[in-house]
Amino acid sequence: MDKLDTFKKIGKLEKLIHEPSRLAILTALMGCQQADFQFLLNLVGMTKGNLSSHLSKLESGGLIVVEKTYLGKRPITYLSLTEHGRKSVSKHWQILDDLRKSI
Amino acid sequence: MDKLDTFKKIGKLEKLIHEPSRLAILTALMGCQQADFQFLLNLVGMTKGNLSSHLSKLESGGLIVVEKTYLGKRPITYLSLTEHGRKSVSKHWQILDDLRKSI
DNA sequence: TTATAAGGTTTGCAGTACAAACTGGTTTGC
DNA sequence: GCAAACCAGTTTGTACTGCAAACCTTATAA
Repeated sequence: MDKLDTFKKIGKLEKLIHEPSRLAILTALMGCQQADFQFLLNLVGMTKGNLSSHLSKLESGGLIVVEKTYLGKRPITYLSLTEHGRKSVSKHWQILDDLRKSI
Repeated sequence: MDKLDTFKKIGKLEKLIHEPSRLAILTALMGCQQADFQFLLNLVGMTKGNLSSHLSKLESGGLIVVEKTYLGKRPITYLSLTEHGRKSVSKHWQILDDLRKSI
C-alpha cells in the first residue's frame, strides 16, 4: 500500500470506532476479557448517560456484547468485544499508525 | 502520567483535530511547508465543498493559515500549519500513541 | 456567443454527542 | 413501615456538525 492510499483511507475511518470516547472504551476492552459499566465509567470519566448511549451504539454496530445480570440484588452490566469488534479496532489502529508514520 | 490519565484524556481530544478528514489534512501538512487546495483534494479524496469547509474550520481554530493568491490568472489557495497548529497536531498524536500503547 | 472548466463557497439536511431528566429498584434512617 | 437517599443505568432534547449538492466567479475553448 502506498502513501496516497493511506490518506484516502483516513477519510473513511469508521466513525463508530473513531469517536474519542468510544475509541477509549474499545481500546480499554482490547486489554481485557470483559469490563463492567462502572469500571469503564471511572476509566474514561464521562457521565453515565453518555457511556450508556455510546455502549448502545457499539452494541448495535456489533462491536461489543452487553450482558446484563445481577451481582447480589444489584444490576450489573458487563461489556466485552465481539470477535468482529476486536478485529475492527485492531485494523483501525493500524490505519492510524500508517497515517502517523507517513509524516 | 499513569494509565488512567491516558484514558481520561482521550475523551477530551480536540474534535477539530480528531475528525478523520481533518486529521488527514493536518497530518499531510505536518510533512511539508505548504500545500495547495488541489493537492489536498487529490490526497484525501473528498469533494471540493467539504475540503473547503474543513479548511475554514481549521483556519478559524488557528491551526492553519490560508493564503489566497493567483498562479497566472487562476486563483490558487495555499495552506500551511501555524506554529500553534503544528504543536497541537503533534500533541494529539502523542495522546493517541499513549492510548494505543496502553493496550 | 455559448459552453465548458477551474477553483472554490454556500446551503440544506440528516445524523450525533452531550447534559439533564427520568426509571426501577435497593438501602438507610427514624 | 415508610420517606429519603442512593445505585445502576436509560431516555430525551437540543445544539452542533459533516456531507452532498447547488451555486458563484472568472478563464479558456469552440
